Order: sequence, then C-alpha cells, then structure tokens
Amino acid sequence: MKRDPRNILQQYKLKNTPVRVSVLEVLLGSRVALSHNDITERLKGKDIDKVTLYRTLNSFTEKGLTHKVPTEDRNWLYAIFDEDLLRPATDHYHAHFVCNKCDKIYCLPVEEHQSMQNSSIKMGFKVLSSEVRLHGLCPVCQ
Amino acid sequence: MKRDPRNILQQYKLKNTPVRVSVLEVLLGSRVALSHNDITERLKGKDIDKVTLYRTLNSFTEKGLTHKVPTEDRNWLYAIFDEDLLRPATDHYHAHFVCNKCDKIYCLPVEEHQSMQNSSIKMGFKVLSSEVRLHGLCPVCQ
DNA sequence: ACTGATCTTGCAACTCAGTTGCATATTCTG
DNA sequence: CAGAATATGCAACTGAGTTGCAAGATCAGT
Repeated sequence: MKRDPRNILQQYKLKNTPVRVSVLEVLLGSRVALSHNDITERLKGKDIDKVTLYRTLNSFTEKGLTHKVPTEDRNWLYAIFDEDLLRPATDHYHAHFVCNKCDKIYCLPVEEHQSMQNSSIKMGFKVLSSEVRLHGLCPVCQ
Repeated sequence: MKRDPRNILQQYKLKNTPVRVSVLEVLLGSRVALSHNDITERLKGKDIDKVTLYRTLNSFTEKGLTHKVPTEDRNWLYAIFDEDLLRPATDHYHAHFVCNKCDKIYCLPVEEHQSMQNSSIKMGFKVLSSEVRLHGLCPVCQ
C-alpha cells in the first residue's frame, strides 16, 4: 500500500496526475538514479513532454520525494530517496556510488565519517551536511 | 621560484603563453576554486576569449595542474590542486567544502575514510576513488 | 636567431540541457 | 459540481560549453 504511486503523491502533497504516476512508477521501479533522458526512454509511447518531465522531477525534488544528484558530466539524476519512503530527502548525509563502466549511480547507506568532519572543524569550517561520492565498479560490471 | 607561472607551465608540459600565464596567476592567487565566470571577471581588461579560457582550463586539468569540481548548480569550478604543487591532481582522494553562505568551494586535505569503503565493498561495489563534499559555513562566513 | 611542425588563439556558428511564457486542460477542495 | 489552483504542452528562448577553421604563437632542432 505504501508504495502505491497515488498514495505516495498524496503523502507528499503532490497532485495526482497521469504523468506524475507514470514518472513515479519508473523511479520506484529502478534500483538506480535515472536521468531525464533515462526516464524519457522508459516512457516511450506515453510521449511525455520534456518540459513537463523537468517540471515533474523538480516538483518531486522540491517536495522531498526524490533526490537530485549532479553527475560528473553535468547531468542530473533523480532517485526516490529512500526505498522505504521513510526518511525525507532533506536528510543531511548522502552517499552515491558511480560506476565507471555503466555510469549508473547507486544510492548507498552512509554512516557518518566523523574523522573527516572533525578535521574540518579544526580548520575553522562548520560542517552542516556532507555528500560522499564513490567511484569504481558496481556489482553488475565487475 | 616554484610558484612562478612560467615554471609551473613548463613543469606540467604546457606551452608558455600569455593567456595561460594570466589564468594561472588568477588561480594561484585564489584560495578558493573559481568558475569560468569568476576567472573572466578577474581578467577584465585582458579580454580573453571565452573559448580560449575553456580550452585553457581543460588543458590545465588534462595535464593535472588543476582540479575541476562540479557544483550543485551545474557549473565547473577550477582550482590548483595542491597549494604546494607537490601532489598531482590525479590523486584519488578529494574533498571539497562548499560554503552555504558565500558559495565558495575550498579544497580540503582528506584522509581516507576506510569504514565507508569497507561497507561498500561488502555490498559488492569495487571502490576505485572517492569524492567527499562537505557543506556548511566557511571560516569567513560564520 | 630562423625555420617548420605543432600547438594555441579567436571568431562565428552551433549544440543541447534546461527554462520561460502563455493558453489550455486537469485536479481537488468546499 | 463549480471555481481557484495547479499541471500540461507547445514554441520560443537562454546560456554554458563545443566545433571548425584560419591565423598567430611557441619551441625544438638546426
């Protein structure tokens, strides 16, 4: 019940429209973060306007439903923040794994890396949040 | 002597041209990573072509002189990788601190965060490199 | 120091992701 | 079910970054 697109949209105060349901289904169905392009591909036949898709993804992100990840090559990837939809996307600690071979981005659970932050604090920086990006080979590609 | 632009260019097998010297001086003179735009600003009067600047920065990065940082808002920032020019920019472990107030990006020394990587390896990911981004308030802004 | 191969520069024209404005359609609250 | 609020689709635009090309600068070898 929890993962029903319509419920989720309502939960995040987003109007329930066919486009949003389709996009959300695609995102829910993917283990990895998807680009605007990826989503368009997976919605071939539904013929969703590119502007609408941008706006949809931005609405999702604004409301905290999805997480917008900047990539090395200046693209945005979007992913449902938490598989269980329990934690909001405003959480402070993120980690992403970028596969060098297939370029897919995986969201990983991250424990805080206290030592990193401590040394920054010593240098006069006040750390409020952090993002960790790991590069390498994903389980599929190695 | 070490920080003389001409010497540095030579050291990195880059041809010594007026444009490159100017750009390098700007980068050397900045404690923070600069965007194409920032650099253009600081070179007002020298009237450097935007394409040339892009190509210059890319050459620098290819040769390992500078470090190209993708920002939240889809810009690139460029910074001399190491203040002492001792370590090449091809090093695998990077950390950046992004100030929430002034939006400046600082390069920070980073010790490896082994626990992070270990847990990824357990999950089937092979970690080859990593990037850490910390957000918060820099010494100037707090 | 001069020559020539090689790399750099500057300009114009282009590409492409993403945005804006606006008119129309849809949602959902009362 | 009516009406305000929001979403959609289209066309035209924006702006960072790229490409092609001709002219200019660099530097190694003589």
